[in-house]
Amino acid sequence: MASRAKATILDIAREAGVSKSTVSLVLQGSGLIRPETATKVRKAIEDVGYVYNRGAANLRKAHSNVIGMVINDLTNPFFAELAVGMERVFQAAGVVPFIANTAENPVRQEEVLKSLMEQGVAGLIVSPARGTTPGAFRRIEAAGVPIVFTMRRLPESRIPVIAPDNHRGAFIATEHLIRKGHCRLAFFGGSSDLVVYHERLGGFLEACETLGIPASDRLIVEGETGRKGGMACLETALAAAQPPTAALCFNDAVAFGAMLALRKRGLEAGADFAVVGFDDVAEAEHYSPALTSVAVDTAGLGERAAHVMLRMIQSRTTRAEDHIGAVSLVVRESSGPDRNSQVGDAA
Amino acid sequence: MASRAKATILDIAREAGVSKSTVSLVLQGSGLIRPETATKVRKAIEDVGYVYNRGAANLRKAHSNVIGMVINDLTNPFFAELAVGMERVFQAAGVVPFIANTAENPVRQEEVLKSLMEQGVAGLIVSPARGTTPGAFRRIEAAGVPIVFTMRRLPESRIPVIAPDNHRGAFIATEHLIRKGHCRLAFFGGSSDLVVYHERLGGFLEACETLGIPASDRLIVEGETGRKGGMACLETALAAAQPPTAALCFNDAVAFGAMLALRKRGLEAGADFAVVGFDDVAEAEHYSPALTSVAVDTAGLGERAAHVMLRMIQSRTTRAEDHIGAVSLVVRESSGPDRNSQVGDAA
DNA sequence: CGCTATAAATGGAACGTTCCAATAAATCAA
DNA sequence: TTGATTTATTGGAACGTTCCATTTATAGCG
Repeated sequence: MASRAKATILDIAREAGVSKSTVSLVLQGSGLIRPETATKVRKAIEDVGYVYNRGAANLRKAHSNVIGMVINDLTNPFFAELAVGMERVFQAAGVVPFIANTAENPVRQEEVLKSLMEQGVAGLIVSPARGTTPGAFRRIEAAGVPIVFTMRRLPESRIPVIAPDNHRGAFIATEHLIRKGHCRLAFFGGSSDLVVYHERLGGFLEACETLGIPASDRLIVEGETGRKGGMACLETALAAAQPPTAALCFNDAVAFGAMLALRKRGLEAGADFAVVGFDDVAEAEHYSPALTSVAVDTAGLGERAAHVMLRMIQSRTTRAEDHIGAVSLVVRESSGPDRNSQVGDAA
Repeated sequence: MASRAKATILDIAREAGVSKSTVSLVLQGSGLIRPETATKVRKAIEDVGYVYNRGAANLRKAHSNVIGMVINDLTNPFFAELAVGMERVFQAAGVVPFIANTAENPVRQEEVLKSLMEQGVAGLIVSPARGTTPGAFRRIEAAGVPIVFTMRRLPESRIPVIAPDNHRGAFIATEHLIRKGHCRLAFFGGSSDLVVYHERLGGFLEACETLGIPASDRLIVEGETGRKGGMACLETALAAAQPPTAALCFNDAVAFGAMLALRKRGLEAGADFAVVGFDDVAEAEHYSPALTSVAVDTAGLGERAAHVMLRMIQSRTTRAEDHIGAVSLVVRESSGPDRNSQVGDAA
């Protein structure tokens, strides 16, 4: 059944009674070939079960048609959505995105990048793993392969970044909580080795500053960025002498964790303690109580990143502008007013 | 900054004052070269910022080191977990898995497979998109590239499958519901174009048969396999003349949807209507109420699939045995006893 | 009819590796 | 010393494409 050796362009040429050059031309859809000849060749291709060898072609051609997407945590639905957005535009451009997962591991990331480079990718879209060293992309940059960062940026790097407006998102979310009457606020989860953390925390702090929440009434609890981290943060917060009545969480996963911990204590998010998330993953809407969260248009960011990448490839540059995506607050049930303040309002 | 043309093995040879063959040997870690020479070469490699061209190498070598993972829905956390399991074992074997998403679209799947083949993958692990035609993999099989299906199988195909024991999973879940006193049961979601559907539904029906639930007390509601589908199924079911009191759902997403619809009607899963899911995704445990579900050891199945793939590549065969993974029922809050029957029991 | 202009098809030299066969250098036995 | 053996290194021919420069066939025109 399986033909002995893989069929090549020469086998097709023989089969169709033409030269290899003609076959090559047909393969590329050149208009220089007489339609009948093209048909004949295409038939031969079908007959011998030929599969195009892109590796060989790339040896001559300048650029390949694959771009690599390097993602730090595929199990986070957030990144899956991002990937889906990118795929949409790449597909339309005839580019094939290969996704690789680094599982938040810089060593693994190094391997993955190396592999992708060896494969001759035309570009790289990456959400860098936590703990990536500043020099990790130097070689790739030197090789002239365009890179775009998504969602995360590296401390000192001139690689373009496509990310949501983290600062503003945190600001409006915090503002919302304060307007609801909360005056002892917490920021849950994340840690300072992530640039995103500083952006979001910065927005939180600026809102506090602007709207008159003194430093003594702010509680910052670092922690893991998953559910577990959120649970731990809540425990820590409630153990404080003057516990906060509301928290902005680093992301939705942390928020879910905090809500879970609340329920374990017999408390209800929204009624007893306000929780706001960040990212607005699909799940947020369906949670109970539904989670108030900062929406970042994930798929849109993915599309944007893909577009930027395509433009860089086309203009053979390694430079591009950052793109900061608009954010909006989606208010749901988890961010109720502060109980005491509510009473105060009513009085 | 970026070197003009890409450095090749010849540039290194010149730089190090040796021949290209020597460089090639060093690159492959051959023991035939004098350590000092190797060091010299490695330094040159570093100096010129060389990146290995695997495409060129594959032109001569028999096999590449990349295998493709073709997944039908990356946004389903279930598949992300599966991917993670596979990656673990591939990484250890020095094989690089590239993931591609088909978004449940057979046309997209076709393109993705073509691309992967052109890239010269050593093997393919695929969870076929719904509606895949039986002949979709014929060409790939003919080319002698090993394929393994995961989670889903195609109607008439001899390609090995790695999947959970769907029939048994559905059986024990149904048995559980019947033991809880339910005697009007429903099966929610999925449709008959999926082989998995028949397997799960089959288990459900066999349990009903065995444990004395007559056909008149079974309700089968086909539907989409996401939350939306689950909501619709529940509505349909409750509109029946003799509505069921419990449902086994095609998967957890459907179950979540059903629970959501229950809540919208002011009913509570577990207390008012029993819901059991399938797959036991991470979320099931954290839902409220926590979802009873059939656990399938997702990551384990991924690892198994990867192992089978590696063995096929090594022994250059395209044949392998199916592997049916053990399942177990994880009982949580969503599957309470039937109210009436509970009263009966107490009396 | 011969000549040019156009269209269609072709041969051959790359592209960056691997690997075999061959060479060169060093070591050893007698 | 000479030849045999081992150890390191090397040239060159593939591998399957693309694409430039040619060649060959077809048509157009006076």
